Amino acid sequence: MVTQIISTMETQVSNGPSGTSLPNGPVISTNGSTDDSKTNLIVNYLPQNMTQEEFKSLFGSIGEIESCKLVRDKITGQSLGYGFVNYVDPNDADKAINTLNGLKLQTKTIKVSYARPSSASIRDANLYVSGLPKTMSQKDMEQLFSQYGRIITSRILVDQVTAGISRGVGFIRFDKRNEAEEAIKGLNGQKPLGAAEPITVKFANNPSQKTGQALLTQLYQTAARRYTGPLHHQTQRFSVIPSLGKGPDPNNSSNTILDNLLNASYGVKSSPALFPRFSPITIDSMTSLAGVNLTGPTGAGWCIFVYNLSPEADESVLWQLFGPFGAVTNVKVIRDFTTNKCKGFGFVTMTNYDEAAMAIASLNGYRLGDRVLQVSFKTSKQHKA
DNA sequence: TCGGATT
Repeated sequence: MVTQIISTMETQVSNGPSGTSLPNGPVISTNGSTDDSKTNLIVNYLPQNMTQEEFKSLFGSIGEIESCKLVRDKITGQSLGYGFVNYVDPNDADKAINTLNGLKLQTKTIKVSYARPSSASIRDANLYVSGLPKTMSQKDMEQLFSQYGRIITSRILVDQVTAGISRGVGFIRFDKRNEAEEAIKGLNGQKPLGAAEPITVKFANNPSQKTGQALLTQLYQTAARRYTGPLHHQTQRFSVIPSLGKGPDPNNSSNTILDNLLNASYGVKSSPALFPRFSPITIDSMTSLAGVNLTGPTGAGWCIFVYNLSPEADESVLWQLFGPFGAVTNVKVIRDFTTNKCKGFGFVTMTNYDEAAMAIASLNGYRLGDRVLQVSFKTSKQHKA
């Protein structure tokens, strides 16, 4: 999303080509390998739904392409939002940077730059940093990390609801993996100057190794939209204001209100399994829709606190409760570390305020089994009396 | 009875 790119202020240090090349054609180095440092480009922030063919077509409009590749998830085939283009002529690579870098495509602003030579030493050099002071800027963070090596990219994630307040979480990509390792050794668990809390520094998850839940989130949202259109209008048709003694029949094992919600939204009975509802849709067909009408699971949104869950509660119950009201980007059941039982509460993040408000109005006081849920927007602080 | 955060 363009707003995200701007708000997180990513910068990339120059990593332009080095070495020599002839005006035309690939450069053959003494060891026989091809030096494509002046022809090979990396393209970032491609729209999720752009295909390999569209990618090739776009960059082929500049000049003859030696090879190009849209990088996709090994399992789902989903675009990872970046790719490589290797031109025959270095002049075309230069031209592509000048004419296509910064191009706006749908909600993205693409970035076109020279690719660093592929090598094992630059892999897994990306760090995930959390616990940063909210006041720390991207520049501050770079300053802190730059003592360990050359920073390729850095980013601090910001809250999109409160217009740009740091989430205290960020990424640092070093040029070399060993630099990243040194930064972990030197900074993990350390307090930055003047900070109250230590930061956590670890290797970032590979975006391709997205959690099953994050993947489900994307599929779920897409499928829900596909089947029902915008949920906004549908949810407003329901007036589910349960109260004590007014919930589903306790003698009936089925959960009538929930079933009604799910039936109306999806035309199926509630089920702990998520996928069966969407079985008519294949991963492939959903993949092509991903990124359309979606903001994507970014962590931003309206956070909802759910209290009085049973010790056996799991994530699926939260999906089922809140999913019918609109876009849910995240659910979390808080568990005791040792017993792994639910501590009685959880969180749900919803993208749209209206849908979150409707979910709260409908589910607060809702009877789930023999418990009455309390549902509200999450408070920012724990107020202890 | 209000976490942890993965571009």
